[in-house]
Amino acid sequence: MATMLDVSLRAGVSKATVSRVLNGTGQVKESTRQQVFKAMEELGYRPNFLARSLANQTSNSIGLVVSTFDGFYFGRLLQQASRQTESHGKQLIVTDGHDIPEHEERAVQMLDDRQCDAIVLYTRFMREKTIMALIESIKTPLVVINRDVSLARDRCVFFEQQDAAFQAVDYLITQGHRDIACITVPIHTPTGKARLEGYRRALEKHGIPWDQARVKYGNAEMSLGYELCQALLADNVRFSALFACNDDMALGASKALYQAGLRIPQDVSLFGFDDAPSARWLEPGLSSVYLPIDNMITTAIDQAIKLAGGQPIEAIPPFTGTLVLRDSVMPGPYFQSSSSDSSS
Amino acid sequence: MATMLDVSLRAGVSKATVSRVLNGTGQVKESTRQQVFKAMEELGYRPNFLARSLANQTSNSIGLVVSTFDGFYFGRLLQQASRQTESHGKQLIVTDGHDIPEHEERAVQMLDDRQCDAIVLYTRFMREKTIMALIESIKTPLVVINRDVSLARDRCVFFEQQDAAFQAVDYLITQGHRDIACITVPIHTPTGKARLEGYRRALEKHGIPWDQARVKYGNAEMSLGYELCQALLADNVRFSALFACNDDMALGASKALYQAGLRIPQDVSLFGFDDAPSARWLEPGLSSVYLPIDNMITTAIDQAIKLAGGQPIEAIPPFTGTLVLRDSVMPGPYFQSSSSDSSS
DNA sequence: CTGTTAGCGCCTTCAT
DNA sequence: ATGAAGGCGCTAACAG
Repeated sequence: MATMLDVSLRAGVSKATVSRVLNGTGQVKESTRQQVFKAMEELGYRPNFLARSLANQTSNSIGLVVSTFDGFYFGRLLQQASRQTESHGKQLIVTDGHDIPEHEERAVQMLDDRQCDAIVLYTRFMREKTIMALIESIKTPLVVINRDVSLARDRCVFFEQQDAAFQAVDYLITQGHRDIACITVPIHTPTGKARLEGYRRALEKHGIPWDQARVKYGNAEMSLGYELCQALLADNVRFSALFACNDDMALGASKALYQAGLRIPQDVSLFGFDDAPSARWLEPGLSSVYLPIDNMITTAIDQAIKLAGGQPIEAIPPFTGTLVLRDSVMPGPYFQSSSSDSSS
Repeated sequence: MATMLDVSLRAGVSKATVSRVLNGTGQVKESTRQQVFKAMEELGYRPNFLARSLANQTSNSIGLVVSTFDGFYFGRLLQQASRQTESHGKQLIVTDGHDIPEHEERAVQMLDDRQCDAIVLYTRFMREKTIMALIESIKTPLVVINRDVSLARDRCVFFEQQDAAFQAVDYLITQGHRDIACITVPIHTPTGKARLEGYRRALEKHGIPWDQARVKYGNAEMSLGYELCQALLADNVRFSALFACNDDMALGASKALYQAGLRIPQDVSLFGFDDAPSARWLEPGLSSVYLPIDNMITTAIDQAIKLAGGQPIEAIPPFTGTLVLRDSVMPGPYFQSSSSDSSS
């Protein structure tokens, strides 16, 4: 591998000069400049990244650690993150935290060690305290995505999950459903809690009593959606609508419903969450809530880059979800064509 | 950030000694060893990764560039790659090639510059010639996944795509289907070509003439599966079975069939490819071909690590797909209960 | 066992 | 406009 010294010798100049033409810093006579370029060409010279980063104390890259690589959601996130980072002329380094806080923590540190200019962290289970400790223990600026850490509000980019869930269930209710079951995503995460809370608040708003039997605690996977829906059925709990806290589980649930001879939406209405790509192609099309994940990650990257550049930042307002209505919901038993809409 | 010098001063030893305890190399008296540890603790010392890599000429990490981050397929790939890499005590650095050969090429070079110990490349569109040139132009060993580059056979890890597709269509035929339509994935990729060729060969084996009207060229997306299936219907081509070259398009197609009032599998049988997680939860369950992607990437990483360690490697036999039969296929019009199976 | 010294490849004052 | 020299933080002989 040709080094800068090789180039300088070949071009008959000093390393300093080569460095100058390489970085476009300082003044270099056009003619010598050309010689240097020529020498670089001939030697197939490519600067050593590590050496450069070491000297500069920056690697011109931003790090991203996600809780997992799996699922359409993260695929989209990564893809957009990559684009956005590159549009800033930086490189994205991504790492899988395996959904384990300790692992995510190590991943962040490793990115810190690699001299990333900034780090973006997506975590589901890490505690706020740990996040704060992390922010303080590393030298690289950190922005947290999908979490609202109150002590570092301006480092956070997140969705209004609770409100989105609320909207979905509220919609179900205004469509005449009162017996609404719910299958949650992991309830030990802020996201899981928030979605369930949105469900609860919607019921509350309409004076529908909470029925513990109607909520089943899931983990986000299709298979669990299936099992929990079966459990609901086996328990004989009555519901005219089912709110699944993500589309994957909604799909699993739909299978259980089908096998029980229940039709969607005639017998039970189904509402998902995330608006997976498949939602619109299922039969019937799955109503779901869309989360502007692309916007969110783009914003997070921008924020990270500002931080990296030492620019002033301000808190990002939460992103909001929107309902995507398709065909998996039908007016329920309590539907009133022109309900006097008890708009609170 | 505390440096090694700080630690050495605090511990009253030299940098060399600190380096020794850090790497467990050479002999160090237990007592001084403890002092050094203590000093590191107190200073919250963390070795500078770049400096270390620069001195070592290795970053103890392996690079992976995928054609895109999107889709369940790559999610799974990345996840497994990450696990496997870490099980070898190395770090995985992944990069999105945006499905653009030039981009993928740059990504590989960038990983090369970063002193990765080895690089794994997943590309759909890059030409073999370019791949070969790349292998020769970089200093890091490269292993290619999902492609069979004959000039570098021992660097390749791939599936027997054609055979898998053949199996699927052959199965359809033995089930009594002769009018089988096909929706392809991008035909300019080896994968796309191979799957279509598998389809062709299966027809050929059974003496079914090729009918150009029955094959539609797709791009892998759900929406195109939908559109192409609609086109098939609009063109009035007759088919009792549809072979979609991936599950996403199969899903899109199923929507088109449904809207046309055609039932799966009663009116048309459907076969997918990839065995997406959703396949088994759809209604009816989608028959598909499973590709042992986890094994493949695991093997690729292992191969990469051997290469990195200068160990001898041998060519990896191609992986084979297996049919996963669910409920989307029914016996077709030519079905014979105990066909004299013209086993070739 | 431990310290000294010389790099790894590049950048950056400071002179000239 | 260019060169010399020192430094980024760590590793690796080579002496003691």
